[in-house]
Amino acid sequence: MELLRPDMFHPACPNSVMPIRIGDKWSAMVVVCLEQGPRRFSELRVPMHITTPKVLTQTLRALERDGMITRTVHAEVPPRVEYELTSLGRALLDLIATSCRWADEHLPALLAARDAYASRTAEPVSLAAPETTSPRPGR
Amino acid sequence: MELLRPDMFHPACPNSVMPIRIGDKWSAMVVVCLEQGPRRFSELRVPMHITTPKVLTQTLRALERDGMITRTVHAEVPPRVEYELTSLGRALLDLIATSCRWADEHLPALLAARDAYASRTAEPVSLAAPETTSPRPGR
DNA sequence: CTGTATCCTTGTTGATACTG
DNA sequence: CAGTATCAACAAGGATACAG
Repeated sequence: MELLRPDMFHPACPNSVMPIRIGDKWSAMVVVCLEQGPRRFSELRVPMHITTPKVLTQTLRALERDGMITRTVHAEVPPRVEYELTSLGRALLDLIATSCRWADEHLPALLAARDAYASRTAEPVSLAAPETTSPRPGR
Repeated sequence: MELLRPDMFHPACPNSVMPIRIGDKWSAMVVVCLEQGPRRFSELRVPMHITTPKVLTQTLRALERDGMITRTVHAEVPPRVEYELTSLGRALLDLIATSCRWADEHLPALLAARDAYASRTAEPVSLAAPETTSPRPGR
């Protein structure tokens, strides 16, 4: 989760711009996988198809640093480490759910737009009227 | 906006995971800057502190491809190109606003967690009890 | 004014191997 | 089991120069 610097915003722009970004590949999915309760390292790595432990470690460390999860080491052999959502992590869960609902609702339109765009850029149509949308020189 | 592949999700994991990601640095800000109406290329580049036109072009092309904005070329000299939100782009505006509200509410807690984490990892405290959170070997 | 074309630096992700 | 260390591949972001 990366913080965007306020100095990137000009006074002319609305200043209530999303100041953070869940910028990495796995964070949101890890949070969702912790929804039902604490999970061990392997219980996250294997089912999520994360091939290497390094990537999962990075993700978990970042989430722990930002107060989204706790990391608990149990003094046993073999070692057992459990990760669990904090209240802040559960709050993030709400935001993720909202994003999911948005995607459920609007993803079809987005995909349709991509198809249309691909069709438009594939063939350089010659009968476009001026003052209209996007007839650019083809690549 | 990057699509996450469904095959990354295991049946054991909840399947309603956020399938898209506003993964780039400028998209959300461009969308917000278009909230009040159409804007020209320079009206976006200059106030947003985007140093190079290439980056803005990439961002605008991606948003156009995904159906979030339209690009209109006016047949004038000097050339005038205006970008405007579509209904889908306005829908995204709602999601961004929700994310902003989340950040307003929870960013202090996140920053506090970062401070606490930095303090924890800076000094290798020696009086930690077992079965507790995160005493790792320091780096 | 509105871009495009290269080049370069950096950050992110992943592969492989090894450790307490 | 739960990681760490190192290296390699790739993509994103930006600097600079140039064009329609």
